[in-house]
Amino acid sequence: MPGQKASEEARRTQILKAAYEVASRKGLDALTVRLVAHRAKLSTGLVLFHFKTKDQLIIALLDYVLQTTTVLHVTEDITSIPVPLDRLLALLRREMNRLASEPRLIRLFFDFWAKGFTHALVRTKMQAELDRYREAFRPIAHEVLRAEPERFAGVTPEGLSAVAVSFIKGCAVQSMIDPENFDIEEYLSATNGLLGQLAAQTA
Amino acid sequence: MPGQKASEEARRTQILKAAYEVASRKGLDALTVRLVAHRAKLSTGLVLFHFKTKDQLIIALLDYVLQTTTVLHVTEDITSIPVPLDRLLALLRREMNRLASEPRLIRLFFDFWAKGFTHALVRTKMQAELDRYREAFRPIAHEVLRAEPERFAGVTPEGLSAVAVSFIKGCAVQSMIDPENFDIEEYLSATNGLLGQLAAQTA
DNA sequence: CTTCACATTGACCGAGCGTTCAATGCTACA
DNA sequence: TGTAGCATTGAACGCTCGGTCAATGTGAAG
Repeated sequence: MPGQKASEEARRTQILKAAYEVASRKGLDALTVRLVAHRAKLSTGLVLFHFKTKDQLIIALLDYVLQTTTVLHVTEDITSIPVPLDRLLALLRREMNRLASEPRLIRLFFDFWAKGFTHALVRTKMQAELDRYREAFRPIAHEVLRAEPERFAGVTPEGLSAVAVSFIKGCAVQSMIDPENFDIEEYLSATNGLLGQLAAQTA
Repeated sequence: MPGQKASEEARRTQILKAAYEVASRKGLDALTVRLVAHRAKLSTGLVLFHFKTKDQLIIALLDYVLQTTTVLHVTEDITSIPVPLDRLLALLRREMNRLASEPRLIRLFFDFWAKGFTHALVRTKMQAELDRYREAFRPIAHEVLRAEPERFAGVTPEGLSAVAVSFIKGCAVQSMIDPENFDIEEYLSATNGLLGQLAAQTA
């Protein structure tokens, strides 16, 4: 018996949520139209009625993931930190904590990352996301360098942002494969020791 | 007509090489017994005769990849560098260059990484590899800290090694998705600016 | 040369995949 | 109430996959 109708938008988000549940738990490879339909308690045909193709469903899922969860928010409690380097470190800490606390998200993120190798559109979108993320670090990086120009001689804002992002991604990778032995505080302590020294010496 | 015979060892490496070719180009998902057999110019049955299961083939491929290519070699031209921090930076530079120059390897590496989320044995092996890799950085990290203890107050050798590995993995991730815009020299310059300052101030 | 263990082949199987589509209900509107 | 249009269903199709297996050729031992 064909079920109730629903608005286009409602159905799409319902299906996308189901797709997210499946993909973030079982992996992108295990994402099946049937599995998504079952999770959403719909028929397989309906999923492909709203997303014409499995590929389009995956792209929509990627957009959903990027828009929902991977945006860097520089909140007020961070902008209010006076010393620029402390701001950067606080931002690093929060990002690492956020990623480590959402292993399913990281997992899905890297699944898409791997898929980007084969899938051109996915690659393009991931590149854009990476650029956005790096760009979000730029202002703070710029302030850090401006506060102590002689200490960071030869370091560009772009370079510092890129290093920060690399570091975060590296931590995410590590926490993804070994979430139990991954100690955020040890990382932050080491980073703090390395970067913090620079600030301490200026004061 | 059933073809020529060959020794067990020879056949296994022949198949493994074919598997590596397929997986590193098309991705682990695209790894098919038929594709591997075709690449090795053998029948599909023979692949499963030597590796009883596709899963066992994948595990063997993982071992092959790890043993062949992901070992950290601390060569003499690096150990001969007098200043410990310079040694560490030289090692970082060489590792980043090595990874960036073998995109197919990185790709396969991260494919396995993603698979480790689902596949327990893969995860275990990747964890062990990560530990080995980190451990290889420990001696140099220890020397760096020992050379300037007051500068690196609160930083442990383990922490410094972990940070170094995270940084490398982060760069690898970045270069994987965006190999064209990835500038190793900019990274090294930024890193050098950050870490190098510490050394410069001691001298 | 004969024999025999076994490496090798490729057709075959069942399962699961993405996708299609005729049939079927819902619902807004007349 | 009737009906037109569309959301919804699930069976069906064609395909590829991992895995099996009877048949066949090979090479070493006797």
